[in-house]
Amino acid sequence: MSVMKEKITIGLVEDQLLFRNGIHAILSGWEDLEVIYESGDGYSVIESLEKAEQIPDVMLVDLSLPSNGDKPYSGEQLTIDLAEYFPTVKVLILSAHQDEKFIARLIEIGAHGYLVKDSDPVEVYQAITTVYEKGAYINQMTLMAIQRNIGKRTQSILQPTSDLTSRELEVLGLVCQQYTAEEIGEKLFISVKTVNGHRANLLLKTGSRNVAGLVMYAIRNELVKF
Amino acid sequence: MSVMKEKITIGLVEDQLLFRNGIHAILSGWEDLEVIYESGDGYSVIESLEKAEQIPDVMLVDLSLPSNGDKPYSGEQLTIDLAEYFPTVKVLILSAHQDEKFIARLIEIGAHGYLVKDSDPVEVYQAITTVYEKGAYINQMTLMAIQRNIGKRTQSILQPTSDLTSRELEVLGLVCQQYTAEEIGEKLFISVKTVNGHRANLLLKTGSRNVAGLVMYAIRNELVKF
DNA sequence: TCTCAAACGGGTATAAATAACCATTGAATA
DNA sequence: TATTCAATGGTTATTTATACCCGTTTGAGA
Repeated sequence: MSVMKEKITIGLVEDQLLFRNGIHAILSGWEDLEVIYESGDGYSVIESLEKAEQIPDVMLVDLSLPSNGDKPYSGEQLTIDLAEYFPTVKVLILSAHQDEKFIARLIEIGAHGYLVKDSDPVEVYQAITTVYEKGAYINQMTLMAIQRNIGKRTQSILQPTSDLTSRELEVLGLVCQQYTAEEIGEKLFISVKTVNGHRANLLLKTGSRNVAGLVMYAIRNELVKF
Repeated sequence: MSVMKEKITIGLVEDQLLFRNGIHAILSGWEDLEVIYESGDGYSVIESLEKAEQIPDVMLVDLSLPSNGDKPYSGEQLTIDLAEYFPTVKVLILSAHQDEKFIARLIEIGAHGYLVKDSDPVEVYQAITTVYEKGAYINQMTLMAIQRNIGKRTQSILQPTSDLTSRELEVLGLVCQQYTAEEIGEKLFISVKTVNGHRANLLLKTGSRNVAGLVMYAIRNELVKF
């Protein structure tokens, strides 16, 4: 620890390369910030941080990380894992959404701040320095979200997809593509009965009433492209 | 027109402020580029460009612009309008999606190039210079999308929502919330038959086969929150 | 070895959605 | 005024989806 002012070290976890580079470029405009870690997905973050020489002071984490193949690893999950493995790291969530449930949930599981993606760069800077110095950055929006959701059981935005088997995911994808159970059976070379079996499990596991719910679930959890 | 090398002027249309600033910062790294116009939505672009002293050479347009209130103005619509009012302006689409239908459609209606948001900044630079010099930037992905969709009737990603009446939108919203036709009838104080009538019209207008299609349509067009 | 869950197949119902048609009202508009 | 169209309500059938029940096989793990 030298006497001179140290830079706040930043980690970026954001799938869109262009956006990530953009933030990087923006943050580089401040001399007291330094991006020392970047990742395009959440899978390897914990592992690579454990090997890293230096752990970032603040992690900017995109809430909607992509599902890489079958096992999605969301910003939510990463927040949980960071809180467990690197409790000293401050986590700032970046999200396109401004949903109160999202916000309250993320704060609850260990995020130290929540920023929407159309924030002003200056606010991002303030959030970073504040979260570094004070341990938390709670702006007006976040505070209200927390207040209004105190006592409410916040539920995971991304329910653990591990609940869904690979076959179920496959069926879910085809359901979203407007295929009927019979067509899905043909495509997967299984009986309609089996397809309906999977579908029934999907309804149960996702807590849906019908296909509409399944599609919404799939999209919320980014299991299908749209 | 002076003899010295002129800068390529850029316009940015992107709703997420942070992303927009990020691109701006990235592009500022090249001396031969200059961002001279920015907008967070598509509504006022044509109007404000008509008043502007200088028209950008290249416009970077986010495909998924937000629907401001009731009348959405998509990147697709902006592309069409730019082609009409400013035919000399080169339009580069920025999109989070890599869907071939999207790409083919955008090129068809006048876009000069298509970039996904996790492109490398260098590619963005190349796209800008190429589209400026050659009039088009077609990369591997775009080319394949075009080739595979030649002859196919490309359909608008965001069909004009005006196609849907307010009542139909109401029904669509409730369908997405997993209500059955009967429940929707109760909620809206109309007969199940009428609800089914609306639903049939919705299927027809959106070109869907079933509810799954309706939900996907609603989400694609940002008619429902998710 | 035993157990459990996943994937598979089937039967029998009912509920719901979808596909055809048809007709009336009222509001907007050419 | 005549026309159009959204919104309403209807009939009749068929197709799908959903909800119960029943089972077997297989592989992973305790």
